[in-house]
Amino acid sequence: MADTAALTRQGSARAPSRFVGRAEAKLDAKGRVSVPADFRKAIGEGAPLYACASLTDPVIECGGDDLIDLQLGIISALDVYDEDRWAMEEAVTEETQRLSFDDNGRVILPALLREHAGLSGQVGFAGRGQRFLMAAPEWLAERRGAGRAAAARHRETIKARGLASVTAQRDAGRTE
Amino acid sequence: MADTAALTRQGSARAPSRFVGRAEAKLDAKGRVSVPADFRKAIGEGAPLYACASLTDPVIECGGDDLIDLQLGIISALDVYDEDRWAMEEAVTEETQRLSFDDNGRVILPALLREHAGLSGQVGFAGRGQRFLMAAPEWLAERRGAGRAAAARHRETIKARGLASVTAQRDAGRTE
DNA sequence: TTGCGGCCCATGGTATCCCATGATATCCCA
DNA sequence: TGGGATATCATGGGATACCATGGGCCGCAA
Repeated sequence: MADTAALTRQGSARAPSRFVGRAEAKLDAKGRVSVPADFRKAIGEGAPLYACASLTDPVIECGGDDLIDLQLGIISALDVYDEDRWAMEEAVTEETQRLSFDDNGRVILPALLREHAGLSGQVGFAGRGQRFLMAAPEWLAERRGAGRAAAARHRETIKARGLASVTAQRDAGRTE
Repeated sequence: MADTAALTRQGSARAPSRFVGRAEAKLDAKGRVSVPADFRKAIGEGAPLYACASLTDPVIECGGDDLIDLQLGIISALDVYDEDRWAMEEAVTEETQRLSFDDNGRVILPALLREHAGLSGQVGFAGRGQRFLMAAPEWLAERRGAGRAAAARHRETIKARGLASVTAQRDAGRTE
């Protein structure tokens, strides 16, 4: 939260509608979660949230009304058999739900999505640029660990490409 | 990547997909189903529902008053003989029915449509962007399974494409 | 008549709206 | 530059409106 605010301030100076940073919020007894204010602002005032159960992972892909186009864009860029492609496009459209915010910036997570991501108690948010994820905090933590491990394996390559000090760049607040 | 960006830009420029998400409703003894409120709103207040038995699957294609144009558009884009095209256009035009809502947002499903989709008890709804489907829940579930299976086959590629940017990934992996 | 479409009302459940609270962040001014 | 005033945020809970569903009644047509 403090974390998120800091990252967003840096980011919002440039690109429009970008989701960065991470946060955590509580899933209350009514199935509501308050979406971090930074993400809400990135979506736009008054606009609804589009949420899609990922086809490949126990996470919920979220974004503005361009989320579907984003997802379909990824799929259509794949070189796949027609059958696969149609089935995937249909699944994406069907799994996507339009969620509306209440006056306090919360959305109700339908049971389908909650179960898909195995959510209970706390919900983790993770910025992914054009979209963001909602998932179980443990799942996100695990993935973060995997990312760092992978980076360690490719350390030499990364350094050669000039991304040596990931930390330094990150702290400079650069976004591509 | 460039692909995706381009598609996204186009996407947000054009009208947003109207029908997304899925739902299920009961078919009562009188042959009525209540259409999910989201879909009703997308059709428009007071406007009727147009429904057409699919030419290829045991599903009912539904939409607003632009449904026929939509279907004819798809057909005319096909590379088929004139006779075939003609036959399809006739079938679509002839089979499309205008269903009116009662005061509670329900429509009466004519027996022909009910039988075509093999409906009894529960009716599944599936958003498909410009239109939506009504079908047996099992049929939809199976189709969804195919989508997930396809996604699993292309999992690695999807994930690679799905990364909005190295930067976003890096920021998400931040620890203090 | 019988069957069916249109219209109405009743009900339980759920979403939506509204207000209250405590915590944090932001701002202003001395 | 410190510290208090103010705004914003995340969260809880209550009241209300809306939704999905069941069922009754009436008129029209085969």
